Amino acid sequence: MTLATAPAATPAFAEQLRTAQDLFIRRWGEMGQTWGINRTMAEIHALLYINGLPLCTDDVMERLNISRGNASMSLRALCDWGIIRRLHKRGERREYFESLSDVWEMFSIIAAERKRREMDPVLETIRQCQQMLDESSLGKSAAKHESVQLTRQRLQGMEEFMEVTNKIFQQFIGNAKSGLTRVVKVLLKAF
Amino acid sequence: MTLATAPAATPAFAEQLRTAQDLFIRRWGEMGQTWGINRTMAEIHALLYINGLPLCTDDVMERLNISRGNASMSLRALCDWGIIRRLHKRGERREYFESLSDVWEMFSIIAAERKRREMDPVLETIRQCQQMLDESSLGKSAAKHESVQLTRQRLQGMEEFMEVTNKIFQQFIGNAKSGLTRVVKVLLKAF
DNA sequence: GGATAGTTTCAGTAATTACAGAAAGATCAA
DNA sequence: TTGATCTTTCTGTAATTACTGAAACTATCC
Repeated sequence: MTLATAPAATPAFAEQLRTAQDLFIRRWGEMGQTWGINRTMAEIHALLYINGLPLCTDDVMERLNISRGNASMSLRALCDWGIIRRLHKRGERREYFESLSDVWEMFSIIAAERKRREMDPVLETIRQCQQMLDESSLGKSAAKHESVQLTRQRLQGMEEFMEVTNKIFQQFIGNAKSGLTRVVKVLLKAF
Repeated sequence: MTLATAPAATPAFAEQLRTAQDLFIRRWGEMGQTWGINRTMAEIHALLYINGLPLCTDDVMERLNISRGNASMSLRALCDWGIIRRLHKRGERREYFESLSDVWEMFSIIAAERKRREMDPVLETIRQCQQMLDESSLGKSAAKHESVQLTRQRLQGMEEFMEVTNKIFQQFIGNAKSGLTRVVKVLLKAF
């Protein structure tokens, strides 16, 4: 039982380190999930981030108990997002992966992508709806109907909100190289 | 075919209104989904928001083609979140529902809840991890190991980020009654 | 009390999403 | 070229999540 498969004796601190890392990884995975990110993907990212040192596919597989296929696909997806990087070690055949180290940069990349994929289409739809309900589409009398007016109002409220949110995102995205963003600096000074 | 089940003749503008609303509802549902919110729940909310006028369970069922059970559960969940409200009409037996009308208030409620449910636990975990890796837990020499130092650095980076984010959320949450939040006003003035 | 109108709960099922493992595809060295 | 090593893709399956429909429950009226 404890013969061939026994791990090389590890110093106590290494075990403790691993335990702490695992704790973080699991929590990060849970959080990711509730924000619409596949748990495994979030966990891989957490592992690479928290570990600092680059890891190869087999490291990741072993550490998180996932299949090669899963690891490969998730790593690729993370690369596509741009929050981890491929890394070739001199004289080594296999690829290593490392996370971006700057959290602000990481999240600004994520913000940019989500804005593009999710917020922009909504704004576009809102505008399309507004057009369908303006006077030139419905005629003057129909456009005055209470129900139409109400919906128009609601569309406008949402549009305003999303426009402001977009601006904030853009600021965050534009200035997020290393350390606090301009947005954040402004906020921290103000309060 | 077109006899008994034919809908009462609706003016053209009502159809157009419905089409526009449906467009918005579908998009909102899609967005919700990618943010980890059940599509149906997001759609119900979108319907109540965009429609303005309160609707009863049967209205919702019919409009979104969902079962009574689903409607009931989702409506209750939305009430629990606090972004829609139950409403009793004088002399009517059944309940109606309406969405909050102020988008800023709505999102500040959502922000508060997600902070509580998802960000706070992560922050707590990070601190727990840091404790596990400090000198008094590991001993001086172990705590100096490169791997430990690296992980500690990463934990710290993440902690800082989440603390600032938390503060921003808190501002947003605290001041979001009707119209632009203080956070947002500060930002808009600054850029 | 019973009848009616409306709401909630929940067990079973459908739909979706995540995953493993194996096969195919690369890349490189000799 | 062949073989070795490593990566990607993909199909079937497992796990999860979402949904329905019917039964149980509640409130209201007569």
